[in-house]
Amino acid sequence: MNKRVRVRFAPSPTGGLHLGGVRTVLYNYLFAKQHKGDFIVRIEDTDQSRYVAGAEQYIFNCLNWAGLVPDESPFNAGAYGPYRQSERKPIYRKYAEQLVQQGNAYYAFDTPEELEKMRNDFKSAENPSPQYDLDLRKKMRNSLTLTEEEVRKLLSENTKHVIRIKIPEKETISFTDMIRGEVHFDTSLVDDKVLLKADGMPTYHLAVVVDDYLMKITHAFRGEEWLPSAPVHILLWKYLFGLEEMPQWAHLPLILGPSGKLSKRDGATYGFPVFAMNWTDPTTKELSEGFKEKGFLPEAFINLLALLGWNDGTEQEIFTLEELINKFSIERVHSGGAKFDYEKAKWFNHEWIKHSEADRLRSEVKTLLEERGFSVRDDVYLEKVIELVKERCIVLPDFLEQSSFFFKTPESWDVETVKPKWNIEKKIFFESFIQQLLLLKNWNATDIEILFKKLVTENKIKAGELLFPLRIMLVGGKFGPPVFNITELLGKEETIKRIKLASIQFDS
RNA sequence: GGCCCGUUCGUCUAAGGGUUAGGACACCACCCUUUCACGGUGGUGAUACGAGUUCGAAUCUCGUACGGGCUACCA
Repeated sequence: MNKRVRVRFAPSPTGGLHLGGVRTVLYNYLFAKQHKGDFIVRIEDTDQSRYVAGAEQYIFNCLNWAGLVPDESPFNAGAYGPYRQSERKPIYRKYAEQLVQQGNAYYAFDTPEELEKMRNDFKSAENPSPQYDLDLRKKMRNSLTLTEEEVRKLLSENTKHVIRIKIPEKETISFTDMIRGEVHFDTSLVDDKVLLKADGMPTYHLAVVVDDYLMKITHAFRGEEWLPSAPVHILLWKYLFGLEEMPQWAHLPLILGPSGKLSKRDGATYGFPVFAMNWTDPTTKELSEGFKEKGFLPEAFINLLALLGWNDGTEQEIFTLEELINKFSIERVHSGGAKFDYEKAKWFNHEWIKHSEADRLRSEVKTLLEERGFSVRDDVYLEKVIELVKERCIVLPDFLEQSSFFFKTPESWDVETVKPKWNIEKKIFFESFIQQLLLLKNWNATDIEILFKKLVTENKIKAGELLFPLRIMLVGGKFGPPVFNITELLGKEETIKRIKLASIQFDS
């Protein structure tokens, strides 16, 4: 049997796209591409009360930034669409009713209040959260306890009701997880999950099974938090479509924060991004900065995420998307959760910046500079600057501090550092240095340095005493790449101009 | 509480019965560098605990502890 690989990612437009979500997409994507299959995105908006307008587009923007574009647009119904669950409502009803007909599901007429009462009444120290299970369902109002006539009457009166799966009494459900191997569940401990809600929308449980079947999904990867509800999904496959048709499951380990499952709160508390891109909480209006806006390269973001729970068995840590597609293997994914380490994340980004060609970084850096009012006219010049400073930039905004002086003459200088040691000899030195520079034929770092060193020797002053002031003259402070490289890029005119301007400051 | 999953340096991890338990981040020291970085060399640092199987266990089995997840008409 040569099945075509189709994997799907199913984000819910109720919150931002966080680390765990992107990694799930990434593994889906890598697996699909590796097997020359399709990667599709299905949108889970079954809970209309938590639905956030615009979130779908946000998620898609994140995927686009990260380079993980689905093969079928989730917004236009293709052969297997629509992909938005709210647009598939009638489909779910049909299958839910089928389950009732087959005796695998039943109508339940309990109101939310009644359910709450039940949970309170049966709550005990040993059982803090009573389940709607094979014992309790006998005590509730549903098509199992009511007479056929009563049920018909309630239905004809349009009484609010849900459809629940009827979990079999004593059965062991087993399946093979691609990461964990055989997993077993005892049905006597699983509750009768709601499949179709009172508003006619499906729950995740029904939707995921029906959609995976109709969309011909062959492999389903999701977070480990779904493992406990896997038996419900297995049962639904068995009742509806047959186990042979069921996709292979892989439950991915969780990405942990400093304490437990990584949450939005962790980002705020510990000062690192948890979302791919900026996300504003719709209720609190609180903005969470994304990896993109923080200045991460998408290549680095993908790279660090891929390595959080997987490695290829070698000591290689830096991978391109292309390499990941070739080398990824679901069998090598860890079963244990991984704690996110922001320091290591920054290291990945630093590596990617260092190893990127200047023209790869050009437009990002240009935008950054222009946003701050620096005008960048010459792309060749900009690339030279990037090449010179990139190894000291960990995140993109670092380019601002490291390179802005290449585009604007400093307005102030670190006078305090220079002034105490500033004297007439030094003043004279720089005056003759300017004279020599004017005569210099080849304007490059090496020749300027030779000239400088020669002059230093002639004047019998220590080089260090002069190198430091020169740096501050050129950039304004104690930072930046090697001084003579700066002079080379700045050019003769600008270099001399800055030395003159700064000297005046030091004199006063 | 019940069920499920997990446990190798502080963190991410390698090692699939025999290794001085390897690498990376972080940290420390030194070298390079008359700034800051990059780079180089070295260092501190781990198999949760207890039994069992075995000539031999991080590795297989069981128990304990700890961590995490789930236990909604959320996903």
